[in-house]
Amino acid sequence: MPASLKDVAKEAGVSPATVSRHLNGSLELPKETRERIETVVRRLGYRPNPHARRLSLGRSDTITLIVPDIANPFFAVLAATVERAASARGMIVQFHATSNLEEREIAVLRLAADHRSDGVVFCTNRKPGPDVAQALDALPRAVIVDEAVPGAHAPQIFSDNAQGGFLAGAHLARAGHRRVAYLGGDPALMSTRLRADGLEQGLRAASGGDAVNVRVLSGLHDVTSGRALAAELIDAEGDETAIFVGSDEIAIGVIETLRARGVRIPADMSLVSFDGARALHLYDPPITAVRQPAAKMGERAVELLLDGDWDDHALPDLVEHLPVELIERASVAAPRTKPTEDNETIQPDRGD
Amino acid sequence: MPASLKDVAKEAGVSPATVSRHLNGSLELPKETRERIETVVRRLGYRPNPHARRLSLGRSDTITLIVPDIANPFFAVLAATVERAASARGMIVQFHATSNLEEREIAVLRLAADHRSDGVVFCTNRKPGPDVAQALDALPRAVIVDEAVPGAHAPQIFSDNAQGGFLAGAHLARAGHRRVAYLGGDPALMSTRLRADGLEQGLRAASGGDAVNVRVLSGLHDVTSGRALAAELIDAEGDETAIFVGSDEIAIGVIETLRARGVRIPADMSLVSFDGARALHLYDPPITAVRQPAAKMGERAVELLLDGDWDDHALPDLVEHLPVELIERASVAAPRTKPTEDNETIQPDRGD
DNA sequence: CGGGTTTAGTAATGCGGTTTACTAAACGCG
DNA sequence: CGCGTTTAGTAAACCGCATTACTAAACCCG
Repeated sequence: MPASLKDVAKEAGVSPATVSRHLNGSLELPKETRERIETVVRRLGYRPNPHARRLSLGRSDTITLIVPDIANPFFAVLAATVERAASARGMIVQFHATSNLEEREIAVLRLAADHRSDGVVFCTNRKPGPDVAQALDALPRAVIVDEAVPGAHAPQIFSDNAQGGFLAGAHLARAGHRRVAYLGGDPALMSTRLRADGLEQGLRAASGGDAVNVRVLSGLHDVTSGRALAAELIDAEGDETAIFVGSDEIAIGVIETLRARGVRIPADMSLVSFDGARALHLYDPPITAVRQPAAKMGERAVELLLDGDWDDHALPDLVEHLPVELIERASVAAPRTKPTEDNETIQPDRGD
Repeated sequence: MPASLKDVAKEAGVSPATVSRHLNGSLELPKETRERIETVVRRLGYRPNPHARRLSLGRSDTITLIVPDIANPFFAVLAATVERAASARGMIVQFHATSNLEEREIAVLRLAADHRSDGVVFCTNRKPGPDVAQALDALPRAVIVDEAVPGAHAPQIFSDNAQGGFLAGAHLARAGHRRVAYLGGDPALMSTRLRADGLEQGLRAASGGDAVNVRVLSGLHDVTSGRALAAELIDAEGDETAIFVGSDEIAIGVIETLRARGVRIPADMSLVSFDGARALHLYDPPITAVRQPAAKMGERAVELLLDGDWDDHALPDLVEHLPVELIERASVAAPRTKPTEDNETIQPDRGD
């Protein structure tokens, strides 16, 4: 058994209260006593029991990170900075993956409450129902990151989705595209709406008055869904010349499917991704992307949680849109001039 | 304030002990009392305070995950399965990133001990000193994953590094390569030795008696180091025709540098990576890789931690090598046929 | 010298559970 | 009826720390 406060007290010939108060700096002690205590502490290798501390203090020196899936590089990067920022402030982070299950989102939010978590960073990919908002509101300190939770009263940190969409749209329009598909998450999601709208506005702004069109296809933010959406788009046989995807995960599925169907990027179809957490510059072709400031978002979240003025009544209304950046690479080119029926035949590429 | 056991007891007209014992199943109660308690529990929304529970029980229902960097996809994937496996068993996971700093490794191991963590999954990228081994040994339950910790007495789960090296070597040899560089981590690392040795054996085994050579260059397992190592290799002006890298992170740096220097993959230099956690199939060219079973490793670690027989004296000596898989893609081709100079056997220095 | 002020601590209580050992009452039965 | 056995709980002692309120002794000063 490790040494307890009582053990230290006994050895040092003082009361436990004295040791505790000294260690926590709430008691000024004469040098002699102080040194006696400290010697014993060292000799016994005393380390306070954090559970006792937490029980007594009613807080946990822990922050809770909730994400859909930590294997998703966007969240992995976010998690890395959350951990860094938290541990720099002496906080421990515990994390939960929800797999985008509402039930699980609620369960882990409750858990965070039970644990008197000193701060919760909540991310979801799904449109969360009112129960999630309620579970969030039950927490003393939570910040919502990446995707809005309607009805929740907590500060929110997003990347600038509208601007991201706009940048992508303008870039595509400048390359000559007028009809673009947006393959993203649930259409009820704030991010989906903002990006699709931004995309349309960007297209419009840079296409010199030409008619523009955005087709929105929705699924989940994962590779499987990316494959399905790309297939759906191709099968629809529309006249889109470019695809804007809502995440790197979807992009992967899209690239795979396009390749399998013999659709060349960017010759037959241009592509812009949203996230940029992966090494898209090494892809074939290098993928143009709107880069989300994942690291900044995590850092800012922890900053708000731990250094924010939570007595300030207005804090929960805070909404920040962190700037995104368009990284131009080779996956965007001018659209093919007028598709001819001949070229439309599908010729399978090498299998890979 | 949330309801406590005492509140429930009072409302239900029984003692706290009764409620506690009933809730934990250590007391059989007549239906009437039972229902009375349960009604109150529901009405008050009673949830046990985990800190009190932990203090009393001396355990935490928590497992601790320690990795160098969670943003590294290999560890992110591992973390994802650790979380899944842990939460499936009602455990919470808290994680720490060490940035490969020994000081921090030790600090977080101590923290895990303080927290009476029910199990620690420890990963490092560095050759850990004896203090790390000691801190690990102070834990009641820890498993070492991915990289050996000399001197530590805990079960260890690795991917089959030797086999991975062998597969890569044989594959390269079959493609015609005889001189290969291994760009990996610290040469003192178990993984480095096993992979480099395996590589050499694989080369030898599949090159029909030709002389083979492996040049080992060492750095860190990150992108920056990959760039530096590639530069070092090129500047050495050796006659290696292929590179085997110790991780996807290094691979990225290598690809970048090769590309910047005008060295084409695989025309001028073949490449095989080790990890396969990234979407290497989309790279230009698609990168052949030895895939580590990251997910399985995490799962197995938790399994051992939570379902292992820790009374078994032999458990800490367990070492498992999980099978790896060679994924052949397009980054390996026959070496350029160059003027065959026979001075290679004698001259240790540069060939040209 | 006596009373007020420091100095140097301490006793006791609470945080919210778990668990062991124990009891009071009811029940069974010879 | 008396005694052993269930039944249905309970009292009390932790777990290890934080903190509030308090005290005993020493010191200072007029």
